[in-house]
Amino acid sequence: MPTIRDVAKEAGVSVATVSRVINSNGYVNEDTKKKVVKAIQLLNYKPNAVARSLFKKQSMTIGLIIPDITNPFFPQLARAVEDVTNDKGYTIILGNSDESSEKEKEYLDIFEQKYVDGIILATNTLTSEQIAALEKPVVAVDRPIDSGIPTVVAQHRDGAHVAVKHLVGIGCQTIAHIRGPEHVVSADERYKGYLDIVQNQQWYSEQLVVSGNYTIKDAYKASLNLIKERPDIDGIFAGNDLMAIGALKAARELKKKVPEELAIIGFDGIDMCETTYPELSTIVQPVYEIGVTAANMLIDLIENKRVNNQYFEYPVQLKVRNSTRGQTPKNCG
Amino acid sequence: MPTIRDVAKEAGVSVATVSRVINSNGYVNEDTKKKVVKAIQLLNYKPNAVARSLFKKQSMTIGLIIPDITNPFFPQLARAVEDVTNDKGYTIILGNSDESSEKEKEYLDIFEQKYVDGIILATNTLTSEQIAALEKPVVAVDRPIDSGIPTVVAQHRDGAHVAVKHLVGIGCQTIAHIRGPEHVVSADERYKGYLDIVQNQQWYSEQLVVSGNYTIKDAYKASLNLIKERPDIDGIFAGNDLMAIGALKAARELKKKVPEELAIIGFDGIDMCETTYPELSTIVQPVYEIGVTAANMLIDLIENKRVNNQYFEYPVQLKVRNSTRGQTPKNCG
DNA sequence: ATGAAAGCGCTAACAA
DNA sequence: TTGTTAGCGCTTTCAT
Repeated sequence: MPTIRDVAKEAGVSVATVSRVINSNGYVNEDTKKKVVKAIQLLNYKPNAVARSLFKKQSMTIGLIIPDITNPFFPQLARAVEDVTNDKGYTIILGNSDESSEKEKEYLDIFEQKYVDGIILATNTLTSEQIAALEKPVVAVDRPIDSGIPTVVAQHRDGAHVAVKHLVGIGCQTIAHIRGPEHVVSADERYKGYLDIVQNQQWYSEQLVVSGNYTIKDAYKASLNLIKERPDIDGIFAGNDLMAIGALKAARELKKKVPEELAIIGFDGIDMCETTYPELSTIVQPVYEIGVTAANMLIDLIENKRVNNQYFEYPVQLKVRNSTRGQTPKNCG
Repeated sequence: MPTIRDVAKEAGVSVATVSRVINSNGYVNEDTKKKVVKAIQLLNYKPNAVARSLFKKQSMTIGLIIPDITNPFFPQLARAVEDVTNDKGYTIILGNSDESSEKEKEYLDIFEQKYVDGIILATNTLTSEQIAALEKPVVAVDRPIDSGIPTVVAQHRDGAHVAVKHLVGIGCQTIAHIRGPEHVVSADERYKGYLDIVQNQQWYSEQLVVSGNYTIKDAYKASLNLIKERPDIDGIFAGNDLMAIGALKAARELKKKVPEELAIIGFDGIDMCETTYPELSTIVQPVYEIGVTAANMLIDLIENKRVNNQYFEYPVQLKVRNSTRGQTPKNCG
């Protein structure tokens, strides 16, 4: 790989001049500029990003930490982040944390050492002190960390209200909740939202809430028990779509008709909802938009632009499909 | 952030000595070592990876280019790559190419400029010359590029044989194929595998092959037409699972019973197969393993270890589910 | 308008 | 065993 010196020699100018033209920076005569450009093309010169980073203390890369790219919610988010940052010349380093604060810390260290310019974080385990110590822009997505940190999330709690009210609206009398992992903010919020609506109903009991760990499998098992123990349940609000799918599976196995005997609704709006049978009603989060907003905000922060609003809470949307309504002859979905 | 000089000063030694202890490199007295370690801890010093990269011409990062992380096949792959590389101290830069050679080239340039140590590529559009020009280890996954390039793939063609034979085996008389995009090697191979089995059958006609672009939507539309025009079709081999899901949808809409009147089988083995109704039979690729193997190979290449076998072709596995067999009373799936 | 040179933080000869 | 120093490739003052 040719260096800036090679280009300078080839063009018969100094490295400073070459630097000026590649950065469109400072005065440089039209003719010399042409010479330099020609030399650059001749040698197929590309500036060394590492050397540049060392000097500038920035790398044009942003770090993205998510729990697990394998969880269907996150690829969309990652894609959004990549799309907008890439557009502005940034490149992204991806880290799966598995919700482990160890791993997260490791990544943060690496990000620091690599002069990453900013970080997007979907996590709970980090404290705001740790984040402040980074001295870099950070935006939290999906799960708020601390009011001091720029954040983009969905209205988890409100979404839960909508979901549960929808179940009530279609006539459910006993509504259970399969909740996500403890201490995961989104799961807690959705659970609270459920409680807001049901806890004063006389049919409500703590027995109606089980844990599904945000996974199909755990939710499947939990649902099996739940439905057996409380055959009167006629509605389930699952904390995410994967768990709703697990519940669907359990219902099928126990010959509970969905939605006639048991209505099920999820949360997130992942693609799988449209491929289950019956198709799954859900509360759709604007994942891609969340990612876009977070990425844009981060870049503004990095580039020291004014960021008026540092907290975005996106409304969610009820999407009714067949898991919460009778089959209509045509136009299903 | 403290630098190596700060540590040296704090410990009362030279930067070289500090360098020696952080790299466990060269002789250093136990006592001085202790002093240095202490200073490092005191200052919470972390070596600057950028400066190090500049000198060493390597960055401990590897580039991963895939078509689209949003396609459910790739998160698994990405996860595998991340898991093994991260374990060895590497970090990954993710790029979505959307099958565009433009974008791919941009990423390669960036990778070059950032001293990325090696690259894993799932692509078709790049030529082996472009890759050779990189002068870095590259391994191709999912889609072979050129026999000169280290490669890890699944047995696409063989898998297609298995799929089609399975359909024949359960009694299908007229088997259609929904193929993936032209010029995408995996799609071409699977198509060829289909042809291998059926082209000498008297019922075979080119009409039985339609394009589904590896997406649910396109496959859904294509299937709608296909089934209407050729109601005699009783088996569909889809080039991937997403397209099989599209076909499933079309079948349901046209009131074709799956599998009784129409058996459907996909390819890949993505999670969604288990959440459709009926559950989808498929040819399972060992995606995660493919990623692991590719990543290990890449690292060996980077570290100049001997790599005996540079071409891995993973066998695939028929997974029979209800989309190609009658419902059995219990133990379905 | 252009060039010389210092320095970003680190590593590795080479000296001592 | 330890220190001095050149240099990785670039940017940016400061001269000219």
